[in-house]
Amino acid sequence: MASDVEHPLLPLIRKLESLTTLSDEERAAIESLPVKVQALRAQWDIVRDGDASSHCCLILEGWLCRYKIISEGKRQIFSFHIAGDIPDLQSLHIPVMDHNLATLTAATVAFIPHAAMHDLTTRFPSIAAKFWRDTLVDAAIFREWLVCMGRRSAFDHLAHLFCELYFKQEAIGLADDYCCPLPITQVDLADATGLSNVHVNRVLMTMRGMGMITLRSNTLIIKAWDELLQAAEFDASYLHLRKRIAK
Amino acid sequence: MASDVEHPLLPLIRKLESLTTLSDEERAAIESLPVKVQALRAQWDIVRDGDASSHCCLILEGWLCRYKIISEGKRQIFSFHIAGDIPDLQSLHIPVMDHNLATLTAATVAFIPHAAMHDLTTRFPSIAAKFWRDTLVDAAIFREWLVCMGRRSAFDHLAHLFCELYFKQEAIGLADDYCCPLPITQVDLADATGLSNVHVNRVLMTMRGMGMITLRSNTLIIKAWDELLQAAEFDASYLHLRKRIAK
DNA sequence: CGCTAATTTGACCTGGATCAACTACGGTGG
DNA sequence: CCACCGTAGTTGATCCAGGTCAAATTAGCG
Repeated sequence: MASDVEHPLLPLIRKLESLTTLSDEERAAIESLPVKVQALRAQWDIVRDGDASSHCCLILEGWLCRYKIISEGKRQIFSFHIAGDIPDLQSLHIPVMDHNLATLTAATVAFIPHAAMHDLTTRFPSIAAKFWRDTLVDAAIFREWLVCMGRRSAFDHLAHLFCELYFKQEAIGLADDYCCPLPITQVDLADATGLSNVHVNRVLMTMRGMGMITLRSNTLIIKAWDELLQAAEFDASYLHLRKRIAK
Repeated sequence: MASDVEHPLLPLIRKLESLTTLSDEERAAIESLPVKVQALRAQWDIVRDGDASSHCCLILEGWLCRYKIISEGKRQIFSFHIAGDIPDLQSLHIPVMDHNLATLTAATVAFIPHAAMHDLTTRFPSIAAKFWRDTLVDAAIFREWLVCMGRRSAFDHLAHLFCELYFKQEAIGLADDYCCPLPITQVDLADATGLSNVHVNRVLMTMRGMGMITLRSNTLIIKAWDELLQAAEFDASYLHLRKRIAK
């Protein structure tokens, strides 16, 4: 596995370069951040609603999500995160968590002390701006999710989510050829889309029946890319990726 | 009207102080920002999806909202904004808009050139951090809206929205005694909650029937505060207001 | 091979959408 | 002061997307 030998901060660099450009000096500064690498099992809460966190969590491998639980077990997932993401970057300026961060799959993460991040962003305002921008893209994704929840059908919503997850992974080299990992359950999809797991299953069966997708053993294959994009009315600009992806 | 005589940047100072604290030096630096004050009529698009913006828009008076239009007139409102808010602060680092910003009521706004904002945040990293934090609170509100859309009933969702709008206004001194302005239509409420205007109306009628609220001539009166909070399962901590509000 | 979690299917139900009037109200002009 | 008009709010009737409950069936995994 490449991740065993590569520099733990490489996924972060790669992610930032998918959104923006980095100078050699900036890259070097980021690479010198102190990290504590840790392997985590699946379904593990990393930080919980109400916790005061003192580290940021950089994903090296695996999937994480942010979520909140409301009365009697109802769960809402806000976002899915993959290698290179720092899902709790906001804790740098809002240390008390107002939601949970957890692994969905087994994952490898690197913890970076807030102090080191503050020091880095103070010494390099340009890096601070890039991190800030990253949290703004995060918010842009929330807005798109709001559109999906408020004004799109279950079918279109799931189509949209699949497009988003494909693009996010493609941007860091994890997706290719209309095929990408999707290592999450239908219950996770339901909690992210605000649907019931039963209905998610029905929509997936319909998509399969239409020959639109294949979804087996944690792998999504998009067999009818144009139809999927069209159903979702997907416009990748909200992801604010640096490179325009021609598909 | 007080706003005719007071310094145009006072609402911003007041807003920031509801979230954080400002040193005298910081306050002075913010007050010296160049602004172009402008009066706008209601229902006016200030910046549109796709525009490249070169100014930030600070609200001095009135209500604004951010929204996106999807196929055939379906509209999703993401947020409501009041005096002191800079609803397009994100344009500082993501200049191409991925949504619209518009007035809901007649409003007075101050435009601040991006250049001046960049200059300010470079000279005062501490102010940059506070603005960054403000955009993070914005994202926290999006997350709460996602919970409302995904996992709450129409009744609870509207109850939650009323609590939020009351708290936001109270924090800057515009609400008091369970009574606050709500100068928006039921269609606006529908587009914010992902409901139909008809259903919003039915829920409001129910709330009135229960003696929970009064909503007349753009004024919301919360007659049963505890019940409203309870229905909404409202926990104000996601607003990250500096002062704990005891009610 | 056996256990558990995940997916799938069926039957039935309901919250909220849609469509179509109708009413109230804040201007505005005469 | 009133008649008129356009916007916003209200109500009824009907429909359907998606929820709920419960019971298989299948897939992974130790």
